[in-house]
Amino acid sequence: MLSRKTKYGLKALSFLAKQELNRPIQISIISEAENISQKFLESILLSLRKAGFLGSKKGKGGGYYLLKDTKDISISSVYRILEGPIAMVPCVSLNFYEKCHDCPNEESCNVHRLMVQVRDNTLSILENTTLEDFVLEN
Amino acid sequence: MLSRKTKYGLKALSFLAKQELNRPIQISIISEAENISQKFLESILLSLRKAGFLGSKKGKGGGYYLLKDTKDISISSVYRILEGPIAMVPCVSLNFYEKCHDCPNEESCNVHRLMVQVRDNTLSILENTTLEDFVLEN
DNA sequence: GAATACTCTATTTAATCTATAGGAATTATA
DNA sequence: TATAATTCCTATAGATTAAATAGAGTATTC
Repeated sequence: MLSRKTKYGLKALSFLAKQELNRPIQISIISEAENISQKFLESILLSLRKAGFLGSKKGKGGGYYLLKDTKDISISSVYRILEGPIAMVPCVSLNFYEKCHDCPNEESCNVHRLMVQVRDNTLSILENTTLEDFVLEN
Repeated sequence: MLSRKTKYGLKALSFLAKQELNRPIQISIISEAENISQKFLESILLSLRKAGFLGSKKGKGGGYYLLKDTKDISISSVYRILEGPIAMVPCVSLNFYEKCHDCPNEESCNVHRLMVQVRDNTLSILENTTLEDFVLEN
């Protein structure tokens, strides 16, 4: 299940991507437009800024804006920042690998094998979808 | 992320599927072989029995056994019993649909559209993999 | 009737997600 | 320079869920 954090983050990025001009947009504007708790959104945007997706400007007239071209932001990279691993099992994760405590041998684990398949499929979608594709109507 | 419950459930089914004879296997045997807490596994097997995948026999020589042919158990059906929705967002779920509180219009939601894609891909894997495929070596 | 093994309900524990609070730091502008 | 606006940061509360455990109950075999 996708956490609200990730969902809200994607919606916020989407909102910024749809702006005509890439000027700072205030958190309050986004939170109202997308029905997201403002305080919660604050922390999400902060993460996205620290991860290098967003820039920010403080003070009056401040807000958040995209730092990269929408073509250069893949959904998978956002997902990993906000949600964590894309794989359904840690032992299958490329970026957040962890050994299973119950599984002596990954090679021979049926769950492992199936989840590699699922990961590859999901990954190919999330990696090949950019923020540009994401905000396309229709 | 896959819960341990589902992972353990799949491993247990897998273990039963690998038996030469379809005779009752005790919980303790499975829990030891697969390194699963016995009490936890108890409740998982109970769910699988109630869902019609397993039969059980009480008393000495009792245990659990498969009720269906391994060809007739899809991983998706097991997943839905133990884990719940396959979709990453409730508004995209076929079997556990729920409207999003923040989203006035699903048609125009970018997250929704993407998650439909992910669901369809994941589903095609889980639906087309049977327990028979699942336990195949290699 | 004693031992075995599943059944059922309840509870505990830990972790995580979601949201909120409040103040510090920074900037624009009047 | 004062004020208002806005992000930045840390802490924490509250709710939910996952994972595991406990223990008594029920059915079966020998």
